[in-house]
Amino acid sequence: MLSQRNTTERPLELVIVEDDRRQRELLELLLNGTPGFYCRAAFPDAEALLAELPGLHPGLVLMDIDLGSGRNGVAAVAEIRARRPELPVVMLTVHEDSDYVFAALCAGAVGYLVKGIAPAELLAAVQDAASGGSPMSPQIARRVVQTFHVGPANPLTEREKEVLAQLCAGESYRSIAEALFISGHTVRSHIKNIYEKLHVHTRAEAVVKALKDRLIQ
Amino acid sequence: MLSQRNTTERPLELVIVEDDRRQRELLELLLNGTPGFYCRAAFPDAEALLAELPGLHPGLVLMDIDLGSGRNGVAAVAEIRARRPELPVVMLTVHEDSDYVFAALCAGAVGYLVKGIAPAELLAAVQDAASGGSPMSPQIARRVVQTFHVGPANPLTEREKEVLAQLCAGESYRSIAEALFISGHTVRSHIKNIYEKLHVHTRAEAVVKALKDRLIQ
DNA sequence: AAGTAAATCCTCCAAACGGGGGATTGGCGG
DNA sequence: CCGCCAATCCCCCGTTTGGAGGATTTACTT
Repeated sequence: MLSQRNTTERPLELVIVEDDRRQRELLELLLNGTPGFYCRAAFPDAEALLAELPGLHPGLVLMDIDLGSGRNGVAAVAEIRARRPELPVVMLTVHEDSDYVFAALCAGAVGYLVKGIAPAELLAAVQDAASGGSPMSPQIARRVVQTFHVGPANPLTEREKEVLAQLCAGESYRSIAEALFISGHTVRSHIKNIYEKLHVHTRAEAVVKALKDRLIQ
Repeated sequence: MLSQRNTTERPLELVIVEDDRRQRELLELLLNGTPGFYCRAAFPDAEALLAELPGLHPGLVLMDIDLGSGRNGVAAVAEIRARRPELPVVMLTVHEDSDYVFAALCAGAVGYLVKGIAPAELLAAVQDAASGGSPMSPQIARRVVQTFHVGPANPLTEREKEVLAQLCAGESYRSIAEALFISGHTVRSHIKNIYEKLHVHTRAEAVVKALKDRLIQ
């Protein structure tokens, strides 16, 4: 969605990794039977792909690794990314739990689709990913977006936010005092108030809270 | 994409915010002319919507605020979210720069579309958002996903990562020593090595780097 | 077998941190 | 007008941190 199918230019060359033989062949059939797509190779596991990768120059990898080798799928993405940073990898799995999703995205996957997706939508998503997009199944996209949502109430005053920002920069009381043109005593007062409002007792906790809850900037 | 159009159930009721009168009316026409959608109200600015919100119960807000009131658009999303946490807001603007995009997402927008989107795709995206998805234009989605990508090389050893995690938790040398069953001296050694590898000199900087570069977990 | 890296332990010491108090000013709302 | 809160300043004092050094053991690599 949100991008046109390309049928006139050179077809999109891709490789797939799918452990189930039947599904692998179905995927291959789907891709090779659709103008604009060309499945160069299909592997049952990531190791096989990594072994053949030097001789391949696909435009995209469709990675479908089911339970059992869960950790492997993420590691494989990282490995592919280390060798071909520009090669987009799209996950297509049954894992819908957050941990796996975010682990895959952190490892470098550009898209994440859950199985059960309709063939036409799969093709559109693949095209999207190859064109610089990041196709995600709706629930996945929502969860990703939600990681950006910030708690509405930020109890800190403007001045306190300024001080907190300096804390995050690792500045000392003295540097902060100089930067904000106030005395070190005042800095301490602000920091004490910040700690109280955030329910923390150390700089490190305050920094973590500031970053996680996006209290600054 | 990735979701079906719903024409049989009750139509999706939405309100739109769009400062340009012509575009506002075109949007209204498009929505009201499509089975499954119903545009309850259209406002020229966010303030007007907020004033009427108590009497409205839309299933989605389509927010299209162009340049000039940039900050206002983000603030409006935050305000809507504060009053109706469950009401999804989809941005539809010309702003493609990262700052604005992430500010909107942080404020609580569930989707982000750039103008120029085809009508059919807009409708699909709206339906997607209402069904729990997070429609994003391809370039936007990619940028969002890239914020998860982690630098491939993490120079820290396993033990150092454990210590760093404790640092992020705000633990003292002593607590860390007890938690990891080592002496405080050893903890200090690890921390010194961590600081050197990360090129930082304080706890706070190390914590920021750990979170930003996803060095832990 | 030698070399390297990681993990463990140690001392000395100055600087920074954080908890407990308290005080003054200015502004804003009831 | 009075109270509250943010912002500013100050004290005492124990704890924690981090820089600069050095040492040992284990384990992996060459």
